[in-house]
Amino acid sequence: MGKEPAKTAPLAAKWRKLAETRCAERGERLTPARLAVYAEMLASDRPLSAYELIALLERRQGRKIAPLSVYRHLDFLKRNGLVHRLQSAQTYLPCDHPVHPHESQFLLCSSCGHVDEVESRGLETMLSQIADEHGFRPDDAVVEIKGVCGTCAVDEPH
Amino acid sequence: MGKEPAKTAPLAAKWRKLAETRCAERGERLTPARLAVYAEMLASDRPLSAYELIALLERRQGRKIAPLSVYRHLDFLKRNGLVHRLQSAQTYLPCDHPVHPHESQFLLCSSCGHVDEVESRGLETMLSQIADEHGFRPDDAVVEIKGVCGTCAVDEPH
DNA sequence: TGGAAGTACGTTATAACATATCCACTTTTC
DNA sequence: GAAAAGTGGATATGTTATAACGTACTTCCA
Repeated sequence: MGKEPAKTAPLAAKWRKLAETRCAERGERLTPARLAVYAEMLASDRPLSAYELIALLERRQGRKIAPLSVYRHLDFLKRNGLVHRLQSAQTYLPCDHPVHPHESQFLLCSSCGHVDEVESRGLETMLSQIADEHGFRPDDAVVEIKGVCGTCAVDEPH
Repeated sequence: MGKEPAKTAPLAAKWRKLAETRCAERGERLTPARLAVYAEMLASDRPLSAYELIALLERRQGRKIAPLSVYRHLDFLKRNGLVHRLQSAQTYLPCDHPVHPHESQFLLCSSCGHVDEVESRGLETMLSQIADEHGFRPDDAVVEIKGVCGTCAVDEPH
């Protein structure tokens, strides 16, 4: 009847495939521990702090997990373009644009906590331009817009 | 012969005046402790973490300062538009555009640590536009561009 | 096939960043 | 001058992230 308790959050084939493909392409090893962190993040509807993630993983796996392990896994997943870190909230979320590695911008709803990942080529161009005007060579840009999402704005109008 | 040791970092009249005016306008009290934090930040050529700031203030004043005090002062200064927090570095720096309160964007040099504060009306428009396209009502946007500044780029070309 | 090099990851400890709670003192306001 | 609001010190704690060290497991190649 009952199945063995799962050690990993349910993970849609789409995301598993993405992770496997991405890592294979880059010659990186997608271990069970790394996949478990990725699956746990995908199972959440909002960004998680590293320590929330630890608590969830500990609950699911029934054992203690050291912060450093989770940070290492997060670092791995970031390196391979599978997750992002929200700098202003110090939380982590899976990348929502699976096709290619990219710079992202985020819309963070302060009401429901949901985060929308968007990609604006126009914005990236403008950022380059601003950097250029200041003789600055950009590597990486953080763009995080805080506010209220459409759904929440209906309930609590301005 | 020597003067009494100063309890506050040297503070150019320009900045003192700005702080006084801004606080007076807003009915806020610019106390010596708050001014000392502001002066210490202005005396640095790069952003400081809260704890670096504590160490500098302790050294200058010859007494222990609790983290909470400094965080309160930073909060006060932020509230009144005199300092900014860099979200990606968790550091603080004085506002460099004294004329009016505003949204800012930052260019962070990973080589020398210097940060350039810029203000692009065009960028702000584009951010609003992106938010609008997603039915999102923005309150506040974080824009932090990491890279190498013009001065450092000369020494370590791409 | 066995040994070197690299990677993964567990364990313990600690560093770095930020806030809570409580209380004493000062300034403002009435 | 008493009440209320503001300021900030002291102590403790919470949260986020990394250091340092050791072990095991791959990979690869001689």
